Amino acid sequence: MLSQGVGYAIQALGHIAASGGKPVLVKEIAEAADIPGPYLAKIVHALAKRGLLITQRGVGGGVTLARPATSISLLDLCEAMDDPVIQPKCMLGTAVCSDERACPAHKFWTSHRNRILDFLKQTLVADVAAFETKRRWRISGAASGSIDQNTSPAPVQLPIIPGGM
Amino acid sequence: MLSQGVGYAIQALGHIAASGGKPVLVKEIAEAADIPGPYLAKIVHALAKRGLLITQRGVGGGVTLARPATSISLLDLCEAMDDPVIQPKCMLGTAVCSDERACPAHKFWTSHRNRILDFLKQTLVADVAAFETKRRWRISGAASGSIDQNTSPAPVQLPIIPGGM
DNA sequence: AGATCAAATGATCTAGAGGTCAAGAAAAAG
DNA sequence: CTTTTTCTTGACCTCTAGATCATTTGATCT
Repeated sequence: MLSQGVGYAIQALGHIAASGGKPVLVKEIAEAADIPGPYLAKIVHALAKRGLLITQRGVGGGVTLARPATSISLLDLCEAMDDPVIQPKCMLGTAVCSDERACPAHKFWTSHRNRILDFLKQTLVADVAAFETKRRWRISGAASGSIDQNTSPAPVQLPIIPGGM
Repeated sequence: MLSQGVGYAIQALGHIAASGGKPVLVKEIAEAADIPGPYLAKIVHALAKRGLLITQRGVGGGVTLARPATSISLLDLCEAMDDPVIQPKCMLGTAVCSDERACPAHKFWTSHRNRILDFLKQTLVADVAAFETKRRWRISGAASGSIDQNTSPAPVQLPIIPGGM
């Protein structure tokens, strides 16, 4: 699992990307995504410092993406927020665990870690935005405001590793 | 990643299983696996309450497995210690995420969770013990004490999903 | 019984994630 | 210049995992 903070960040950027370039208020994001407002403010600030978001104070201000939604991956967000998934650690927590001195889960775990990192690298904020837009349509019956997607071409289909549940 | 506590538990049970049925002192396990002793004592106690270990006080006492090492899976340990990996949660932390209303990572995540659970179910304490035994041999040059394996037949080979790193 | 060994138990500490609150500072509008 | 809007900043709170320590309880040996 990703940390809750990264989850919030992903939802927030998805929401911003789905709002078509106009600055979005932190408060608005928080309400839309059901995230505690003051906490989200800190996350937004952190992501702005890392160069992923642009914040603007005052009337007409808010938060916008610093780069196109198609160029920000979930992995970027994990890195920006120091999610533990970034650091390669032994699944069993053994002190010494490398290719040379592998624990019983080593091969399995490194393989799986790579799959997760691949997924995070391939999945973009634009994909989350597309999902978010789709969801809004489903809820409001194609009657909600401007949902034009200046940043996300059409990557609704996600890179999914088959294998089912 | 599994929680540190579960990692400790896995190493501890691996060590106990590799010690051939004789009661092992908590202190000895702690030193061998480099786990803080008092903390391990609590973990051992918890696992004893869950019926996975048998503890015995006094001279000649210590900890033994309550069941053969071939019948205890890593999943059993995760369940006994309430590891978060047990609870199905959305990778992105979205409030509503099910097969009907899936988040962008839903398919990927459910598939991967199942792989992890499969691995945990298939990997046994006996496998960890075999690894531990092998490691002891490598370190001490086939000169250490009794390493007979009353519980673990010979499953050194682990169920590994290919795909490499 | 008394000494000793080893687990059991309960109090306590620490660090970090998650979360709240209030005051501050920049930008825009009047 | 003042007000309003909105992000910024720092202090603080809560909860949990991880960890430590001292004391108690139970088992064994002499």
